[in-house]
Amino acid sequence: MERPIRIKDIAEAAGVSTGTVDRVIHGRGNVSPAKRAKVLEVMRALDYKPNIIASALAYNKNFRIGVLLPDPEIDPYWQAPYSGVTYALESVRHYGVTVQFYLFDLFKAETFVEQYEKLLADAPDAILFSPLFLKESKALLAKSSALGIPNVMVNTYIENSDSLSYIGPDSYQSGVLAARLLNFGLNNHATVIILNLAKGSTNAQHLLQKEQGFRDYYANFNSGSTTVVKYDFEDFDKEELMEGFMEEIFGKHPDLDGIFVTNSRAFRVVESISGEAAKRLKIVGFDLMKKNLDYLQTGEVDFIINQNSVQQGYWGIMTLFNHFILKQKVEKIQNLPLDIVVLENYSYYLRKEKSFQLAI
Amino acid sequence: MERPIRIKDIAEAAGVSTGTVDRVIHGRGNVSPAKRAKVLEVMRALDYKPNIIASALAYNKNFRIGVLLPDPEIDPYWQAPYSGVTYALESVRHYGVTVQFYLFDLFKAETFVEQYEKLLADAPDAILFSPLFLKESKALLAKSSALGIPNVMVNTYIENSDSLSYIGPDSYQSGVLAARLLNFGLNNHATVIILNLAKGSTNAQHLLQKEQGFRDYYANFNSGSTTVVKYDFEDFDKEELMEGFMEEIFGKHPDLDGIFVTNSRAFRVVESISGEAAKRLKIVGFDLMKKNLDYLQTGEVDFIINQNSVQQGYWGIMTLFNHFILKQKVEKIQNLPLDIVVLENYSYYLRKEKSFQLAI
DNA sequence: AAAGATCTTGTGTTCGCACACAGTTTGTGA
DNA sequence: TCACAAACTGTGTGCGAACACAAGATCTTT
Repeated sequence: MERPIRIKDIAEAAGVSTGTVDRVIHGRGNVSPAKRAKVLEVMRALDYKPNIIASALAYNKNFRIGVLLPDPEIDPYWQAPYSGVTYALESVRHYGVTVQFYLFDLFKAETFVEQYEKLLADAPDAILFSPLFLKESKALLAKSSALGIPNVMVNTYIENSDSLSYIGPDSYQSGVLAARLLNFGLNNHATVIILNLAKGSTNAQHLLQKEQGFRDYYANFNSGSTTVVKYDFEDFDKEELMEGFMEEIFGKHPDLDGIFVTNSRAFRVVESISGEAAKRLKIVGFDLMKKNLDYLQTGEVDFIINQNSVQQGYWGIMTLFNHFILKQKVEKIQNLPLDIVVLENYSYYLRKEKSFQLAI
Repeated sequence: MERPIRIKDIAEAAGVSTGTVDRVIHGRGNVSPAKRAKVLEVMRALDYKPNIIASALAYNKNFRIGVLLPDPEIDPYWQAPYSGVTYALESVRHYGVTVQFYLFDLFKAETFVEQYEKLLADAPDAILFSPLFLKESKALLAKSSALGIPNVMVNTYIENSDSLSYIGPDSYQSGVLAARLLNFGLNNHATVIILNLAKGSTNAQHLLQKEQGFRDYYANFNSGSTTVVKYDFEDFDKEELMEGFMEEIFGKHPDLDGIFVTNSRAFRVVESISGEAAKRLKIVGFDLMKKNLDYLQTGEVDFIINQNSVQQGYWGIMTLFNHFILKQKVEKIQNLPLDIVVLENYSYYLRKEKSFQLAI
């Protein structure tokens, strides 16, 4: 239970001053090769591990992160990543990390541009954003790259970007998993639909990947005996239109067995059809929205895949922190767990989202 | 982006010295009511939040935790909580937290006693342990209580203890979940068995709770049309005996449909029966042991419920840290998530276990 | 060999807070 | 009114590391 080794201990053991040890540790140069070697040797011999507490206190610099996300007021899904950012901030603000939010309307690409212009004008040290609009996001990536501002992406992935990291689900795999779950208890020769309830302007790439994963599951495991049809519908937020659309679906597929809703809006499907229909159908959707959980409890939704969207925000900030403050290596792709949520275990996931460890 | 408020700022604003502010913050007394009120008012007005970094550095005290767990060499399951403890330690050692391990043989109650005697003799500041032996654990609880040493329990719950916290699964609920999973794809009038592969000496209470949860699921949702039978078998580690036992089971239940293995030893079942039998049967077990995952991939095991046993160790240490160093309130019961693990999502959980956030 | 440039090294201050200690004020009793 | 205790308050030091600065050592150049 001996005391941890300090810089001072190394300095004494190596017969130099703490300043020299410091220069060796940080590679600041201006140290004679002989002393440098001696210090390194002593460091290894004593197994020196820096006290990050003291280090952080002395470091005493600011690190400003610009966060570009959809406004949670407009789409409740985005409350989750937003909360994750604020949780993370709670942990790292003592290290001088600050966050400035720039919220846009996820249904309007032009607000995305407006907000990133503001963000860039404020010249933050790093950017966390969700590339919901493909073209505009590439423009942002190019500009921030030119300005030398590093970034992390959450929720939606863009290939070949020079981002420090992507934090979010593996969309393809989430589609495979959804197919597996939907397929439980369905007989052969079933009919299932893939339902994209999204507006056209959004970056639809991850929806396509989900679809591909879903189809591939059936191709690989179910050898084509199941009919899979895809539909897109934009007016999911208009009650009557949505009901009409679902009626149309039932008309076209009287033998429908299951629905895979590719985003957090499974509850909209349940709201637009009768309770009996919902219970007969197998419905699989994403994310722990309040309404989704309500319908999980009534048995109208069968499975929810939790994409851990709170953690997107949390790990987004933490990744920047780990990289720039703690100088740790970070993974370029951080796929978050895909939790299978049913009636019997949903409460744990609700709780988990609120109990992050504070990284003091 | 203004600088955070420091004690010094409060002192200046309140017209007192930093010492007085310090006394108010820590309730050390010896402060006139007037100044005390003034300081509190200023603190609230400026929304003071202490810099825990600096606080931790200055606090500079040791906190020794005695950890009493089964030897991972004897049963591989226990590698997980053990790792969790060392991960947590990595995070909190800078705060002067140290850990001393006391490992016992989970098949021998007397080694549990030996080790806790040693532990108590070393007079740690707190204890983390797993109450695998009921009687002996109650004795330990009584002694540590008498000595005024606080404790947290992991993995197995003992009711009415004065422990600071329990961290582990809700055994009853894990049984319910297991039944739900096993019941997927099984027809009515199925036969399933509950299989306890454990030695008699161990605290079997949580196995009973799992059994109860399992039975209750069938009672509530399946209205009795499924036959549920329970078996205990102690010699699971002896190859021939185990094979003989499984043959006996098949003899008694030629129409067997599913097996619920109540602990981490589902792989022992698969190893003791033919591959075809394993694929035909639905098998549900616990924990991400290497061999369980192998059989998940071959389709011989159908579902694994992840009890997050690494996190038991992690949160065990963190709970003590939060309570005694950070002076935070902690929950008396912390039930860890019950993750449903299938082929399509197991990799995330393996990864998760290795990516704890360092709580600097 | 002297002057200057360059490289090397040690010392001292700072970060925000905890706590010891000394100093000041107020209260009490004779 | 004085002595002394008790209650209060301010100052100073240390936690371990980061970094600025100055001083010392070595090397060039003429």
